[in-house]
Amino acid sequence: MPPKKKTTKSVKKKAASAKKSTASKKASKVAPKKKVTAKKTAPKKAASGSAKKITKVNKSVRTPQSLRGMRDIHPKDAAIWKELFHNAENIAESYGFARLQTPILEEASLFIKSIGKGTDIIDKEMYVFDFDGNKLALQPEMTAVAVRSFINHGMHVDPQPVKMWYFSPMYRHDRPQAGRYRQFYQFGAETFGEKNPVIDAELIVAAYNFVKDCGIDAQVRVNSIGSLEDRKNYIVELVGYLRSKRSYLSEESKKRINKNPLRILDSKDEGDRMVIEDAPQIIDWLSEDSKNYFMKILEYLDELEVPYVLDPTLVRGLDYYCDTVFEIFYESHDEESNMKELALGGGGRYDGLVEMLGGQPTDGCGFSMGVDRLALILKQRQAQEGILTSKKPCVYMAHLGDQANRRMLKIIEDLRREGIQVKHNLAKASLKGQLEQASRQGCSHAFILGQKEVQDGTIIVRDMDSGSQETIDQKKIGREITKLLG
RNA sequence: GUGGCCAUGGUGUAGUGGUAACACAGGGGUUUGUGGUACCCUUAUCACGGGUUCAAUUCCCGUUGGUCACCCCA
Repeated sequence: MPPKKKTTKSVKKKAASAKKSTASKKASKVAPKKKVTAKKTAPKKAASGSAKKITKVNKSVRTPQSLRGMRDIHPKDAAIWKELFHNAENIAESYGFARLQTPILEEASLFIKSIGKGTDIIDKEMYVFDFDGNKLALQPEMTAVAVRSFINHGMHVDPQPVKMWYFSPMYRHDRPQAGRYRQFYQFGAETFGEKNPVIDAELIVAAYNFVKDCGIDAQVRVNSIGSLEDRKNYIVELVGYLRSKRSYLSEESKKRINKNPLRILDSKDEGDRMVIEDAPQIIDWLSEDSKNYFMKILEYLDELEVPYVLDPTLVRGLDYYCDTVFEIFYESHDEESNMKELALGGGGRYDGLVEMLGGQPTDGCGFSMGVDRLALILKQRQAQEGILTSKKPCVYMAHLGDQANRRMLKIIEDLRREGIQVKHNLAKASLKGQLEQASRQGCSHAFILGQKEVQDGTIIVRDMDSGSQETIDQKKIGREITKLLG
């Protein structure tokens, strides 16, 4: 039964497509007749092939799709990404960081050791696979990689502090959402070998200024989670408190009491929030040293007039943080926006990490920013404001005829060497088409080179707005364009 | 990973149980040296696979992808 149906179906489909291509959109009176004939003959035609068959064969190739959560950054968005990278580079370099570039593939153990089992990143988000007997991972974050690089190259003997920045793709197998991808880009910076509140403050300020440079209003939230010991004491207290309020907690949080009690602090569940409000705050459990350290950072932030909010519930998901932790949040003025509380990035101090990965005991602190989310915000804004992208002034080089075509190629090449950019399309033969492109691309002037001009050594300069034209010497082209472009 | 919503040309949208309409963008043209207007032509196996049906783009299931909330994070 099913096979029979299949064949009828496919044959009819072929008939349909044949009919469509034959009848197309011609005179409506004739069409019905054609339809009838096509229906009868089409199956044979389709079977025997011809031009239609070729189309079908080509279409039968299934174009591979990009993977879930992976996407292309379209050339149309290139300007945004260029600006983001540019801002990142400027900020980082101006604060004295040098760029670190590393492979995206690492030994999986690097991340398992540093980020820690039990975290979501390691347990369910990291891309891990066996290759050639090695357990490899696509980097889910960069701090561990920076530390690895620091140790590998013996940077502890370099003048301290060692400051580096990066702009790289990261990989996490999470469920995609707007602004959340499985391959996403992070801009970040790390400072090694110095434990001083200025360092922490500098990183917070750099992260904040980066976002601000991108034209986005951000809020800084800071907290201190103290030393490992402070935290242990605090967790004991916290767990005790949470157990006493267990019945008010969400199911999720009940599970987390033993597994990862700190995470309950930033739960979104309303019941949880009520409980958290009266929970002991980690600040009260900090050692004197940690408390003083934190206070100094705040003083620096005050000094630099960076607006910040103390957030006692701010703890970060990774195991290696100590003392300072901070996050940068997006503040949308748009009430309709669904991204009012979007985390743009975060960071903190990780003093034990270098040692944990087998290096000399070295203090460290860093941040990372999610560039994709900034790009998303900028893109949405661009869409709202319409195309405000003020087109750069430009001129168009048009040619007519073979000789002019060749001569123009040379002229354009010479201009390029002088650093002058012009629009052109030498592949287009008709002058009409070229001028059309010129006006569409918003060129103020078109330079037209025809047979006659090639002979005379001249060229026509056409004002695209007024339509007025003048003829100038070819030798003056460069100067003329520079003048026109301002 | 859990749940909801969604899937029509490059983009944004119509629409129908008998295979598709519109706008924009792109390409070509309206007789060969002049654009922004007009006109014409062109661009879709209606995501993929299966089922129900005489017939599916339209109904059902699955897959894939998107999106939202949760989880978590950037």
